[in-house]
Amino acid sequence: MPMSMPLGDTPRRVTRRRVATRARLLDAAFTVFAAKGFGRVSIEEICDAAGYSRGAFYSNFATLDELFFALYQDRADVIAAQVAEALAQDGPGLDVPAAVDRVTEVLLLDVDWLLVKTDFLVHAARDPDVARALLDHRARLREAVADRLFRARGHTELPAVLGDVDSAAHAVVAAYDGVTTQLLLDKDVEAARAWLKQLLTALLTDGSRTPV
Amino acid sequence: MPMSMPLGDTPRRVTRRRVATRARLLDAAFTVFAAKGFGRVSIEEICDAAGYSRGAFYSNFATLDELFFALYQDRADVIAAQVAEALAQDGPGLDVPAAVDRVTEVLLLDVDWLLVKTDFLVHAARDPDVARALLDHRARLREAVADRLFRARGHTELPAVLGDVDSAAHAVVAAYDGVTTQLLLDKDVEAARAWLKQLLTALLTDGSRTPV
DNA sequence: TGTATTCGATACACCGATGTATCGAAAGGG
DNA sequence: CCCTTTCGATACATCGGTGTATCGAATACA
Repeated sequence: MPMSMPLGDTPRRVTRRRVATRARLLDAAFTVFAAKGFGRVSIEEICDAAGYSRGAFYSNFATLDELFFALYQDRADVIAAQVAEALAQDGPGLDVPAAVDRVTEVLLLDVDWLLVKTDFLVHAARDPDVARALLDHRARLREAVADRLFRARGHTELPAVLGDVDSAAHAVVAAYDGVTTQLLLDKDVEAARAWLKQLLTALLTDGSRTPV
Repeated sequence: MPMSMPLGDTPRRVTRRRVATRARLLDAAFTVFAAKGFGRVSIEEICDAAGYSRGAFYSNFATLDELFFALYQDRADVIAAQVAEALAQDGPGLDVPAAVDRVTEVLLLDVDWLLVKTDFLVHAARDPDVARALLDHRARLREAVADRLFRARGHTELPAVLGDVDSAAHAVVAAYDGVTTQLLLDKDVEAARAWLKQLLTALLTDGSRTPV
């Protein structure tokens, strides 16, 4: 059978070279997507940036969409792990300001990631399958936050307006998204961090407490 | 001089026909952008949807980007006016739940608009000039909210954590953006409205007050 | 109504990007 | 070390979209 690109079924031998090129293609894609936006990038640009020809691309992916999806999955996993780690620290009593600080550092670390993630959002908004992947990622983040808040119940009080721990976690993610939008426009990372800290503090601590 | 498309200088006569075609092109563009995303739309698709040929397009715009920009400006003005109107109602004493209800209805009315607006965000994130336009729109919304809160000072208390009226307005916009993101993924308008109301209430009323 | 001007349809030339087929080179198994 | 399998570079055919030039039709103004 002279089919030259058997992508449908897994090849029997899995080469070391293959995983390396795949990784380099994904890295290059991340850079190029961040710089120009998914909608304005050609397959060839990514291959050039990675130091390959288009043959390498078609040997590893069927379409640009497929590469984009794989790229998002990889990076989202890393972020989720980082957030979980940032929340795992200190004991059962939740030190809200400290935890907020750590999470904020992780979430607003890399503007390029926010750019790519927003491209992916736009993409997902028109494709239910892709949307599912993004919703999964958000759910993972939310659960990490909710778990942490749940462990802290009894030690630290939440404002009553938010209701349960789950709503509070939802609110944290929403605040993150809101600050992200502003950051993408003014590119002021430090301002965004300060602002996200303030927002999260306002959401997670009782309003009757005085700030600062 | 046989230049056939004098777009640089304003034509001496301004035809009625021209404004009609321009409007129809913008309307069609809105529909097509919402359905497929800015990055996946060709000039020809828009002309087809509007019932024109590409000649009409090039007679009115120089590039797709230019049309997109004009489209955003038009619609953003409408939204800003609607929000201002929703906030203008009832007297100096601010009825937070009622105002929140009205604003929420306006802001989360049209999912297509949210889709296009997010496309525009992604676009603006890579072009400072475009970003300025979007920041202007956001500033207009913020000011409308801040004005309203300012008029209500003394009558209604804000939670201390948010600080001044301006921070509170900032928080309102951030909450809007956050809820928008979720809505684009799950397409559940009613859930988004309920959730935005809850978030805004949590942000704008003192946490010591009990809800509902 | 006549006429100068503007508007938009059509046709054409032109990339740029895509996907496939082919083949030499690299890599792993024996 | 040989030989089989896989990987990725190159070449090719093709297609869709772009931008411009041209020209008839529509429109405003006198």
